[in-house]
This record gives sequence, C-alpha cells and structure tokens, in this order.
Amino acid sequence: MTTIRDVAKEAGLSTGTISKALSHPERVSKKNLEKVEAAIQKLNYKPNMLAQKFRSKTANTIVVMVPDIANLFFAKVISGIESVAQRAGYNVLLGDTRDSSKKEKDFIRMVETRLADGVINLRPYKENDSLLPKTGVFAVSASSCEGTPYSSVRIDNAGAANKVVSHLIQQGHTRIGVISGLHENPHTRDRLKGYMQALSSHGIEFDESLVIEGDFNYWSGISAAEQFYNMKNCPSAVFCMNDEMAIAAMKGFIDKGLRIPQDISITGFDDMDVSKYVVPTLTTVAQPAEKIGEKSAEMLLDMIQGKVTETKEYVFPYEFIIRESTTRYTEKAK
Amino acid sequence: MTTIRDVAKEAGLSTGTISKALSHPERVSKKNLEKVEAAIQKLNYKPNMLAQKFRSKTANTIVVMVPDIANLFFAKVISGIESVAQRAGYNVLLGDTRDSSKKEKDFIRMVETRLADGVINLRPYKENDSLLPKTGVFAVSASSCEGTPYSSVRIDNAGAANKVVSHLIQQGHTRIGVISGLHENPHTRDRLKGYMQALSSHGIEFDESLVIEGDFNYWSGISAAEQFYNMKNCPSAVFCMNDEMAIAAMKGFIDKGLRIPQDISITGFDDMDVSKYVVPTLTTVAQPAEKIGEKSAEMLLDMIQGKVTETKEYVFPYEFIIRESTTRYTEKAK
DNA sequence: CTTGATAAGTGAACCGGTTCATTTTATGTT
DNA sequence: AACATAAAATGAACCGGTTCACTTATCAAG
Repeated sequence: MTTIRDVAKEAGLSTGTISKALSHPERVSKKNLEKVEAAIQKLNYKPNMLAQKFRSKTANTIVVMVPDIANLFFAKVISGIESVAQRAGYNVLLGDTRDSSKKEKDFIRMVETRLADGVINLRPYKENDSLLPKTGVFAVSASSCEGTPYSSVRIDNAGAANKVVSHLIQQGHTRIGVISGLHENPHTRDRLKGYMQALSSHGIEFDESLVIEGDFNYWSGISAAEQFYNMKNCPSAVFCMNDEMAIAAMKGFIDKGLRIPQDISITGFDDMDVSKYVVPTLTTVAQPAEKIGEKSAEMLLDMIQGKVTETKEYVFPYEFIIRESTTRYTEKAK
Repeated sequence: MTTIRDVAKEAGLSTGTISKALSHPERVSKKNLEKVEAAIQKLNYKPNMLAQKFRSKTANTIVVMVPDIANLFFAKVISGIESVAQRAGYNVLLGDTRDSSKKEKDFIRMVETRLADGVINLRPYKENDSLLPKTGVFAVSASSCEGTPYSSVRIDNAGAANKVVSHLIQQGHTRIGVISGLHENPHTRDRLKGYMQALSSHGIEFDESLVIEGDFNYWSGISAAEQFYNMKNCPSAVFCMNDEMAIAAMKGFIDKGLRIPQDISITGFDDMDVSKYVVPTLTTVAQPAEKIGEKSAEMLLDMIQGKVTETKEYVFPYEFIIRESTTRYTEKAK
C-alpha cells in the first residue's frame, strides 16, 4: 500500500505539502500541485480514509437505526436522509435493529466511539425504553410521537386520526371500528387518542369492543377483518392504523362477500405507493416520509456542526387523501 | 476522552495488558482482568473504534450498493445481507447509489481506501459499464444476470420467464403481450430471452409489436395496458417483467372495463408482498430475495477472509406461483 | 538593494489503539 | 532448593494520515 510518504518522496516534497495539496489545494503553488498530481497518478495513491478519520476525529458518517428495513415507509425516510447527508458529504450507515435493543446499543456505541458523528432513530420513542444516553450523542428521532425527549420530526398523528374519523362520521358512520397497532406502540397511542377525540366531539360514545389490536402487519389485518365480520353488529367503517392492515382488511372483507365501500368503508394510514394501485384505491393519510427524512438529517447535521444546541421538535403537516374505499353510510350494510 | 493509557494508569498496568484484556481476555490473569474491568468502569472508557480499525487494518464493514432503497425487493435482499453480516460481526454500510456512477465510485473508493472490506452490488452488471476495478476490491453481484464477470448470485431469469410464458401457452393463450423493463437492462434481456424460447418451443412466431417497453415502475405499467387495450387485436395474456408493472396493468385494464383473469390474464415477476394482497392475487415468480442476500454476504465474507479465491456464480431456484390473475384462454376476450 | 510582509514548504510530533521482542512472574519437576 | 518451562506483563515502536511551530521563498514598496 502506498502511503503519503511514498508520494512525498516521489514528488520530492514533504508529507505536509502533500496533505495540504489534497485538503487545501489553494494553499499550494501551482507548480507543486502538478508534481503532486503526477506522483499520485504514477503511484496510484489512495489516501487511507481510516487514518484520515482517526487523526481528524470526524467520521463524516451518520447512523440511521431502522426497526425494519423491509418497510416502505422507512425506506422513503431513509431516502430523504441519504440525499441530505450526501449533499453535506456525509455517509449514511444503515442499522437494521430489528427491534433488538442489543443491536441498537451497538449502533449507539458507534457514535460514542467516534465511528459516527450522530444517529437518527426511526423507532418511535417509548418512555423508559430509550437506550440513548442523555449526553454525548447527537440524536434525532424521525417519525416520532408526542413527548419525545430529544430532537424529533413527526406529523400530528392524533390530529390526522381525528381528521380521518371525523370524515367518516360526517359521512354518516357511527359505528367505526379500529384496527390498531400494538397497544404499547406510541403511534398507536397517539392515533387512538385522535380517534377518541373525534368520537367525543361528535357526541359518539367510545365502544372498546370496536378496537381490535393488530401489529401493523398484513395478517393481523386479515384476522381483524374476520373478527369484525363475525360481530353481531359489524361496524360500517373501519379506521386502520396503517395501509398494510387496511389493504389486508379490504381483502378480508371482500373474501367474505362484502363490497367496499358500499358495504363497509375502510381507511388507512401512511399512503404507501400500493394504496393507489389497490382496487378500490385506499382513503388514507399521507405522511411526507421523504421530507421527514430530509428534515431529520438537517437537524442532526446542524447539531453535529454546532449550529444548534437546544433540542427541537418539528411537526410536518399531513395530508388526508380521499379515494375510493370510503363512501356515505347507507342502511343496507351486511 | 479517556484513552487506553488512562485505563492502564488507573489499573496500574501497561497498555499492552489492557489491550489484550479487551481482545484476548483468556491470555490475562484473572486478578488483572478484574483490575482492568474496574478501571474501565470507573473511567467509563470506550475504546476508539477508529483507532482500532486504523491500526488493525480491518474495517469489519461491507458496503452494499443499492440503485434504489425504496424498492421492496432490494430491501429484502439487504435484510438477508444484514443478518449474515451481523452474525459474522460485520457492519453493513448502505449506499443508495440512485443509479449515479459518481456515487458508485465513492463507495468503491471506500473499499479501496480500507474503510470497508468489500462490496455487494445490487445493480445488475451491464457490459462496459462496470466501475469495479479488476483487482483489489472484493465484490459480489447480488440479483445479477447471466455473464457477470465477477462473483454473483442470481436466479435463472430466462428459465423463469420461459416457465411463465409456457404456462400461459398451455392455458391456450397464443397472443401473449410483454411489458418489459428498459431494453438495456440486463434483467430485461434475460427475461425476454426466456419469453422467446417459450414461444419458439411451442411453434409460436415472435411478434415484436407485442413487446412494450416499461421501466419497472408503476406508471409505465398503466401506460402499457392502455396501449394494449387500444390495439385492434389485444393479447389475451400479458407477461409483465415485475410485479409493480403487473399490478399497474391490472388496474389499467380493470379501469377499461376488462375483467381479470376472465378477459385477460396477467403475470408478474418478483412476488412482492403486495402481490398476494391485490385483487385478484397475482400469478408471479418468487425470487428468494432474502436468501440471495444471505448467500451474497456469505460469498463476500469468504472472499474477504481468504477462504475462497476464484470467482463463483450461485444460481438459486425460483418458484412459479399460480394465483388468481391467470386462467384458461376463452374466445370472449374484449 | 534592502526591508518587511506574506505565501509556501518543512518535518517532527501526534492521534489511540495494537503488536511483538523482551523481561518478569508463576508453575512444575526432581 | 535449583532449575526448566510456560504464562503473563511490559513498553517502545508502529500504523498513515494531519497539524503546527518554524524555516525559506516570493514579491511589492521604499
């Protein structure tokens, strides 16, 4: 492996000059710049980035912790992070934590040990379950929830849920089912809050039996749909806490012979690409995933570069998209 | 920042002993091991990984180059890579290249400069368009095509396409349309080859006008469906080169009033999760994405660790999955 | 042709681990 | 107790860049 000293010898200059030629070419004479260039070419010199980073103590890397990489929503957030990071000359180290706190610890350790400059967490913050130390680690929570104790970017989940459910109520629905995420998930909590707000502000009483717990994955949507179908009094509309479960629920109901939206209205959350492919297309809430990623990265870089010191919370607007899967309530259901 | 020398002083030992205690604890006496442990605790010492990697010259990191992170197929391959890498103690650095060769070069440079030990490329190899140097970089191509000149993992794309199209022919279809990827894409080439083989082995003449070029994305599927619909002699079945375009085409045809599969049969490729959600569910080819990722990582690690030197090609079996979107040919079409 | 100021270049020290030849200590044998 | 041998510990050198106090070259002004 050729080192900077080899180049120095070849060019007849000192290592300091070579180093400067590479990082601050404007501070080196044109004549010598050419010599350096020639020597580098001749020796096919590639600076050892590990040595560079080690000495200069900046990794130019940010870590992104993802609970599940095979999730389209996260993929889009990452895409946004990537684009901002790249522009700023930072690398993005992606950590698929698979909800394992051991892995999360490993990635946080990378920041503590200067392998990375900061971390963006895509797993929503849960009280008493944060592995992030209070100090010494620059961190941003993307797609977070209310009450995250460090810098975060999110949408108003409760408000969005409220909006969706209010729309269903205005369409005449009064028995509105919910397919939620896991109860302990912070997103579930926020969105359920919005659901209940919508009911109460329209004078509808909350019926606990209409909330079926899912886990944000496909099969839980299918199973929830079956449970609803078998109720003596099936709801006329179902608010699903993400698109995947909503699409599953539609399939579940269709297989039972119900028509959507004539017999039952369905709403989702996230606006995945699929949601506009599916037949019928899905009424849902669009989260600006890519922008959430971009903003998170910007916030983190500002912290790393010392431009910002206090913790901030950025709340993006969401978009409620009405498509074919919802319609006015009519008597005929089931 | 506390260094190993601080720990040595605190424990009353030499740096060498501390270092050994951390990497080969079995070679240090129990008594001193405890002293070291105590000193580390007391000083809250975190070894500087950059220094470690710099000195030991192994980054324990592999780079994965992805043309598009927001693509479910890639996400699954990555997931497989991650799991193998993690198990071997390697980190995975994800590079979203967005088909930009500049970015690809940057990531390859990371390997050349020892920031990473090897690279897995998820973009299929295209002749005269490879940025990988012939030597000095450990590389594996995942989800590759026939004729990749370095180690690779793939399925038999041509064979799978042949199988799909042969099935359609056996169901009585003779005019079979194709929605392809971009012509220059190697996957397009391989799959088209399979399509033509199926036709010729059943004595059906190839009709160029039945191949419509798409780009693997949703809208190109919609547009292709429209073009087929407007033909004087619309095909009775369409072979789509990925699921996304197949789902789009189904929607396109349905919107025109055609029924699937009664009026027109549709097949996809990839078996995305959505493909079993969609109504009707999609007949397609399943690629073992996760396994492709795992195998790629295993091959790369073997190369890095010097266990294997020659370049290898691993071809996974594919799975042809018949669902609801295809049926026997009947006269009534359109 | 000095002088002074600025630009360019030098090279040894440094970053914080790991490594290894060498010294010290522990263990076993007779 | 004396000696051989293995195990443990030592600490200086090293990795390949960057940094910075210092020297040398350059050039405009007097």
